[in-house]
This record gives sequence, structure tokens and C-alpha cells, in this order.
Amino acid sequence: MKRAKLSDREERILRSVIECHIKTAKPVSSSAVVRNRSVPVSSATVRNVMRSLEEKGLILQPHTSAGRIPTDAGYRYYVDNVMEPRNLTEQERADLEGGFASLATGDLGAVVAGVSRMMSDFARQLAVTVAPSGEREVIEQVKLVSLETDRILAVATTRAGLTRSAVFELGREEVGGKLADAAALVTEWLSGTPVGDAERTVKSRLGAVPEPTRRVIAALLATSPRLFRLRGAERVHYEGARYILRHPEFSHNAAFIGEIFDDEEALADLVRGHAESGGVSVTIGGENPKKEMKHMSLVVGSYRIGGTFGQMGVIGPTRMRYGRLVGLVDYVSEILDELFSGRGRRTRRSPDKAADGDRG
Amino acid sequence: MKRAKLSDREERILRSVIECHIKTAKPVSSSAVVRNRSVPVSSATVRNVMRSLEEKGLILQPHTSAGRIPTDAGYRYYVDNVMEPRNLTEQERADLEGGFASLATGDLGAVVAGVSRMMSDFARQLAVTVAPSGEREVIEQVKLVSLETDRILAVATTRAGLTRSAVFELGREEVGGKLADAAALVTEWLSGTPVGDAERTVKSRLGAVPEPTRRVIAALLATSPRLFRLRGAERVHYEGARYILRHPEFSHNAAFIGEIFDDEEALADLVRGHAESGGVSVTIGGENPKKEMKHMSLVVGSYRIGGTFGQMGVIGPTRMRYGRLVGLVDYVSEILDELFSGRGRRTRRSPDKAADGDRG
DNA sequence: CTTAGCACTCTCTAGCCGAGACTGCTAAGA
DNA sequence: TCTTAGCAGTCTCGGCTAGAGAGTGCTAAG
Repeated sequence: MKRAKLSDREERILRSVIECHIKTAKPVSSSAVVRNRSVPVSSATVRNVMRSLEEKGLILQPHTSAGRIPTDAGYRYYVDNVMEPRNLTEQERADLEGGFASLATGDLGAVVAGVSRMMSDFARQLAVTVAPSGEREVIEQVKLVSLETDRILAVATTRAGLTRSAVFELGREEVGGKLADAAALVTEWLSGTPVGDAERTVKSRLGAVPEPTRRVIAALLATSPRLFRLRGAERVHYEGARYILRHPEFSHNAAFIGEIFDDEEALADLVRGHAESGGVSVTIGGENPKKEMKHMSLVVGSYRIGGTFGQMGVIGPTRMRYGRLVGLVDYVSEILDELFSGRGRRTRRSPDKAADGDRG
Repeated sequence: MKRAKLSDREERILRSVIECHIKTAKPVSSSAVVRNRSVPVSSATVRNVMRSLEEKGLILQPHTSAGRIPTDAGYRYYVDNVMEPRNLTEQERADLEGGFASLATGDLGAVVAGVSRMMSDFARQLAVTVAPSGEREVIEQVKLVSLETDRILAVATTRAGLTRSAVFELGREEVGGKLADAAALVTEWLSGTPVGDAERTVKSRLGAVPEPTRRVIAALLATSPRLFRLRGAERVHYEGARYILRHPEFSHNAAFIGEIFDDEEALADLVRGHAESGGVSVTIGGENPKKEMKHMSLVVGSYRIGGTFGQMGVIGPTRMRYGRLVGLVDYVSEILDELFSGRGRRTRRSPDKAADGDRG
């Protein structure tokens, strides 16, 4: 629902109220707005304008004869029409970029953890990163390596250059020297198949395979949850609990925050679904589907690995510095895209190398 | 500092005060103790005994004319002399054992996460699990597998049956067909060496190796942090934030709890150093080195993988159900030891298999 | 040594008051 | 018509008081 455009003066006053409230966490009085010099009029005039802003639902008084605080709609107007997404300074960009280069280890779990950590440190807010589901990542090949007596390492690589591995156990006599055959066969089946379909594909082809090889593939199949699926901790990572818990406004629903921390799925759901398109999405207070979140806002962006999107974002009180955070998320999403798609995405380089390249 | 043994009546009254306080979170009055039927005397007598318990420093009054609450020393006496570590029921044991069997995937990170989750669910408290450092795990072999054009997978296995892997990049022409040679050489160097010494050992031997092989080993060496060291999230895991945040007594130092959540090292430090000996260790309130923890207690136990110990424990308010938690931690430590040492630790089975075996 | 009884202390809640902070309104001025 | 000074009105907040309730310590009797 689009709101009518405000007059210039209304906009200035709305802005002043919001920015002052973000700083002080207190209701903003007409005289405070005048003191800010955001508008060259008297407090009585400001009061009149505030009244009209209140009628439009953009600000409200907690009680008669208090100052005004922004409503969700007020923040929404501010985010959409008033604020300037703050571009990061050269220094800040350099710091972030340096950090990302050093966390590039090729291991998705470490990347996800590192992104959260850096965003959280920068924003001084809770940050969450969700890895792409990987379901639509396309498999390149599967290898089987005999480790010792009876243990076998299965390694799957994807077109985007990620690697997953898992160990399983099978007696040497059961393998009957058919390890390489089994790997070649599975690679033939799966090459070009999305990870999400791997299990089904192998299952459907298994029947036609003669016995010693078949046993090997069956054992491989049993490990597929480990080989093809990401564990919770590898898929979702948050950082910055201290910031959100420090906010006095959250001490009352600390229990909800605790539940979020414990439930990776819930956490992922919060940021998933926003910003698949590549922009930065801001969700304010009551716009959130979860009612427990009605005093929190989300700033979420996305990045892309191979064919699928992951998300990263910042969660804080509605009273947050939107301009700064939008700038941050935007820049991080840019860096991550660079990191994973490399220069022209056919080069099929491992993420660490891409980063090393960027740096030196 | 050992305290004098209390009389039977004193002990009963101390116990009554503590157990009632644990239930209600409120100061316990003399009449409440009488109501509990823990002692067949009048409230006036109870008051006299309470006075002497107060002189001994085991309980105190928040203010004149309030009931008594236990001091840390009171809890300490209770834990050491009064409470019965509650053994788990058959049902509870079965539940836990079932859970552990299902989480056995051979991946240390998943085990650590799963142990925390189960303990937390059971105890309804924050639970923390620390993986053994692995520094003293002994390497068995190192393999190198060529993945595609220019990527190589390094796999290290240890005597205890854990596997770590990492990918690095090296052009085919640079390898010069010496991949197998390099792996054999490194295995020869490292077989029997503790993981913690691996990097140093390889570095010191590298000089004497002729060139094409040398390049390969040098590249391998560059990946060693990934290959031989555990990432934070794999090493420490907590679960049950919701429980600790739900406690009203913690809302005031929520900030500290947030910091704990954010800092895996701090979390690990809290439980490390307790209970290397195999027993269950209880740390109560002010006994804790960190002053922020002066209203929290820890119940910690240890388990063993290969040569080193990991810890797992429960963190909650001093007002916690010690008997139950000691029983839990004790049982979990027993299960984990079984899971990882298998039947006779020379069988060198991967953890998942050991668990599968236990189950059926 | 135990216990009934009682005076005493301290907390907790509700209610009240005055100070302070802002507002809305009104009426005068540009 | 818009702006502004001035003022009355409203609401919060902190401090204060009073009364009820809870629980103790003490005393003296059993």
C-alpha cells in the first residue's frame, strides 16, 4: 500500500524524529526537532506538522503529552523515501574485504560462519547467514578412495567447485576390487544431476548393476545424507548474540530470542524468502510474519553460489540504523558474489583461490 | 575447605530449604519447612536450626524477616553430602541411548552438536559440548586424490578413526604425476605423529625432497590449517539458549550470556579444565573464576576420543536440580566413552559403526 | 531442649502529591 | 492563510506515606 508523498517539511520532520529516536530511544518532542535545526520554524509549527504525521499513521505518542515515536509505517516511509543508504567509506570497504579474503577456506561452513561474524562486528547487531540449499547444485563427479582395511572415502564435487565427503565402511572382500568401477558408474549417472536428485537417481539405477559393484554403490547410497546434505550448523550461522541481548527492549522477549538461537530452521526461515532478486530487503517490525518479531527489523541480502541463492542479513530492534545497514548488506552481497562466481563463472575455481586472486 | 559435618536434623533442614528454594525460587520460611514434613518439630525449632545454619554460612536471609535462601556454600554442602545423584530411569536411559545412536554419523561436528542438543533437551538447561582438541590424535595416513583438472583432495585419517579432508589447487603439469609419491612420503613422515606436530614435521622434512614432489607437498602444507585443525563450530557447540534466557534471574546479565554465545573459546574455557579425571564435576556460583558467572552453576563431565578428552556439561542458575543433572552428565559420559572407545580400542572402527553395532 | 506467643522488622502495594515535560488550543501577528 | 507566542491541560515519574502481610528473634513456660 503506497502512501501519499509527504511535503518537504513533513519529510524533514519525520526524518528528524526518526533519527533522533534512533539515537536516544526516547520519544522526540517538538522542541527537540527545532533544536536539531532540521527545519527553520517554531516548535508550535512543528507540533502542527507532527499532528498531521500522526494522522497519517507515521508517528505516534506513547501517551498524551509525550514526544512522538515512529510507527512501523513511519520507518517504512523513511526507508523507502527519505534515508540515503550510507555507502561505506574506503577504510570500511578495505577492512571488510580483507576479512573476507582471510576467511576464504573453500569450506562452506567456514564461509557462512565468517560472513556472520564480520557483518555482526561491523553492524554491532545480530547477523545471520544462510548457505544456499545446495539442492540445485549440479554434481560433477563422485570418487571413491580406499582408506584402510575396510573404510572408504566418498567425495562428490559440484560444478560450482564445492566438495563434500563422507566415510563408510565395507570389507575389502565385499568390494572385490570394483571400487573404481562403482565410482565411474555413479559419476556417469550423476554428472550433471542436481544434488537434490542424487539419492533418487542412484536408487533407481541400482537394480541393474551386477553384484560386487552393486554392494559398493548400496553402501555409498547409505551415506548419502552425509554426502549430499548439509548439516544445520553448516547451513545456518549466526553471530552477535551479545548485541541483541544487550538491548533493553529485548529483555522481555529474551525467551523468543533463545528459541531462535536454538532452532536453525526458524533462523533460516526468517531471512529466507527475502531478497532472492539480488537487492536488499528491509522488513520492519510488524511487517514480519512472526508476531514475536514485531519490535525487530531485518535487513537481508542474497548471494549466489552456483545455481542457488543464500541469504545473509542483520536482525535488530526496529530502532536501527537502516541507512548504514543497507549499505553494509549491499556491499557484502557484492563481495560474496564476486567471491563465488569468480571472474566469469566458467573458470570453476575453488572459492579460496578466487579470493586469493582478488587480494594479491 | 572442608566444613564440619552437620547433625542429621541440620542436614534435613538444609535439604528442605534447598529443594524448596529450587522449586519456588523464593526464600523459604521456617513454616514452609515444617509444612514439608522434613522434620517433626515446630517452626520455632526450625528457626533455631536455621539460625545456626546461617551462622555456618550455608543459608542467608535476603533481608530481616524474610525466609532463607541457600548460599553457594550451602549448595556445595548439599551437592557433596546430602543429595543423591539421581540415576536415570530405564525409560530415560533408553531415550538417550536411542538418540545417541541416531546421531552417530562419524562426523565429529555432528556428534558434538547432537550431544549438546540431547543434553539440553533432557536437562532443560543450556548444554555445551567441547570436542577433544585432537592435537594429540595420532595420524595414520594421508592420501591425495586428484579431483579434476587442477584440484586435489587431501585426506588424513587418525588411529581413532576420525577423518579430515581439505581441497587445494595445483596444476596438473606442476604435479608431474608425483601425487602418489607425495602422499606416500607424507604418510611415512606422519604415520604415528600427533596431529598437533604434523605441520612442523612436514615443514622440517620438506627441504630434502626433489622438485616435482616437493611442490605438491608444499601445496599440501598450505592447506594444513584446514586439514589438521578444527574450526570453532566443529569444536564447541551449545544448545538450549532458550532455557537460560527464560530464567528471569538472567535477564539482567543477558549481555554476558550473549558474549558467551558469541565466543566459542570462552564457552570452551568454561567447561574445559573440569573433570579430566572421568568423574562429574560441579561448580557452584561464586566458585566460578568468572565473576559474571556468580549466579550460575556448571555440571561437567568428560569423554574420551583416542588419546584426548572432550567435555560436555550443563550451565544453569545456581538454583538447579543438581541430583538430576549429575545423573545425566554421568550417564552421557558413559555412553560417549562406549561410543568412541568401542569394544577394545584396537578395533579402530569409525564412530558411526561402533554405534550401529551397539544398537543392533 | 522444645515450643507457644508476641513484638518487631522489613517488604510490598496502593494511593497521593508535586514537579516536569509536552501537547493542543487560542488568539494575535505576518 | 500560515506562523507563532502564550497558556491551560494532561500525563509520567519519583518520592513519600500508610497499612497489610510475612516471617523472624526473643522470652518464658513446659
